[in-house]
Amino acid sequence: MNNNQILAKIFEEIADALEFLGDNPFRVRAYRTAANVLEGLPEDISVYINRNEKIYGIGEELREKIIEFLNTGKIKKHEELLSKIPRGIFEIMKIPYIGPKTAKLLYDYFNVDSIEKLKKVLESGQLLKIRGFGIKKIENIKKGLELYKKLSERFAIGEVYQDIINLKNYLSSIEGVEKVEVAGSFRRFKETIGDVDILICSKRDISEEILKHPRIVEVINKGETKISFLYELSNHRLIQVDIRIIEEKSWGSALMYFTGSKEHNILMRDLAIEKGYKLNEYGLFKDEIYIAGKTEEEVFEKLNLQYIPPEIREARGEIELAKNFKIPKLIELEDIKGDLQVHSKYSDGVMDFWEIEAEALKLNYEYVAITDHSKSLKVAGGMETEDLIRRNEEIKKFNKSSRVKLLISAEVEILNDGSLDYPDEILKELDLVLASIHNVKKDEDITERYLKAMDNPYVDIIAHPTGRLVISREPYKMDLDKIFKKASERKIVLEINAHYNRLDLNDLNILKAKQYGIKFSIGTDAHNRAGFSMILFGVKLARKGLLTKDDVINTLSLNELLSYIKLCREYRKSKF
DNA sequence: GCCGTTTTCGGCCCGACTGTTTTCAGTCG
Repeated sequence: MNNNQILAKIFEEIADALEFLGDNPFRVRAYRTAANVLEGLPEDISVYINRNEKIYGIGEELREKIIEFLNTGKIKKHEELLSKIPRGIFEIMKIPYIGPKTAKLLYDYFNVDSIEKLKKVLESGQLLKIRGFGIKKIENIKKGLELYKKLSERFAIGEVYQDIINLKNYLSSIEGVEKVEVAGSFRRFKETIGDVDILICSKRDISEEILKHPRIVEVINKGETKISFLYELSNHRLIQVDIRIIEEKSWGSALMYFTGSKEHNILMRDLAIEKGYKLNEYGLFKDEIYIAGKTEEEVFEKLNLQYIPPEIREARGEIELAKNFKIPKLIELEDIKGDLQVHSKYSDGVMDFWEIEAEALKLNYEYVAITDHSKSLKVAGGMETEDLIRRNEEIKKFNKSSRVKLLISAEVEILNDGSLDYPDEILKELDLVLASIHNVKKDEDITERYLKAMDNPYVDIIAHPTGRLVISREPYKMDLDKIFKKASERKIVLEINAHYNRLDLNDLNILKAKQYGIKFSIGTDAHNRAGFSMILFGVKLARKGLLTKDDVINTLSLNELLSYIKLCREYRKSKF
């Protein structure tokens, strides 16, 4: 975790603790806002502090606490609160139906500071004696505990994407349904999601038909406008789905509201108030009179804002941009003219060139880079030099009759000393060289390896630069600023790896790299035919990083792309 | 604890739902 993430976590914990202790709710909110702001900063917080730069949402006091953290590695107030409140309390408060007040009661009366103790107290019947607890509340907490156990993990968005689309399609097919949209973090394309929010506009009551879906394993709530249930994913894990029934005239405002983020919504409502309106999920109102709400577009328009694409609604300054009509035209799926990372049978993929061509044709691509692994990466079928040469000949032959140009490429391993896994004479014959690191020793800092590798004039793209995996692996240790700086100087492209397990660079790093003037490529890392579809994730991620068509090289036509690569290589050779 | 060109004090997003109440508190999103 970097400073921003650690501080965000500390501030969240302080907020939880203050809430538990019954502190001023607005102070609690201030800590949560600050945590959110920190998580969304493209640069390390120390950079802003050093520049003495004001950050909206972080005032005098929190700024001092941040400085305290940067100097000492901790925050006194945080330490004090932690010593006052048992660790288990923080977990207890994550259980549905248990908020700070309930947690406090449980702790004060029964010393509940762990899930185990909570279970005992729930079974004992003693809770009924306490003012504020009734039979139903106790039942709800039991239910919440079950839910918590089942659902405490988040999902990588790509892991659940198709299941959710399938559910959406099912809902759309129900007679009388006019509109269905998945909102929430799914629509914002957060890299992980906890639950699914679906909005439905329908002429008649369809709750019975919704609940007929065979993958619904348990109904949590069923009201007139809201249905919640547990839904079994194709990997057999369970995810909570909340469905809301929306009236047509509120469709847009509800979509905005349920898309969030929460922090974005708060800022939007603030802005509405500033302009003399009230904004809620039912619409935009002036003196209780409905002004707009049928579509998102009309709400934004009435607020005199540019339309804000869902992916960037994260309270990271997008509202300011929208006020000034400065949101760039973000890249779209249709802009993509080819995939720049695909593995064939020659290394660890399963596709032959015909299969790759077939998938590419479906997507209207002009080209696909065949980026098989290099010799050192034995676990992934890395190709010996002779095999690579043979494969290249095969590709050339194939291209003579192919309707999609296969780029002769490779994902070349950056070795421990920063040298590349093939000699330059081989690299220069490739249309496109991706360089990447797969083998990293524990706690190794790979900055120097990257910097050394980037001295090679044939390195066109650094693939999955940080090495992180969405759910399961932290980024490798490296100085991103040094790497971005060098990439920018040497016109080296950074990849946005679209595989849902990677999503690397992530949105924040994209924002940061863009400030260095870096160009990006989007590659799916497809190893089989289904893998091609992940290009959508790459595009959404690029949008979340505010990228336009011009920032991404695989929006270029084949000839443009080839001459771009050539120009960059010549630039590197002449200049350095 | 943050913020501000009506304000440096006094506000702070807003509504649904539920449960335990008898007019409201807590939780959630």
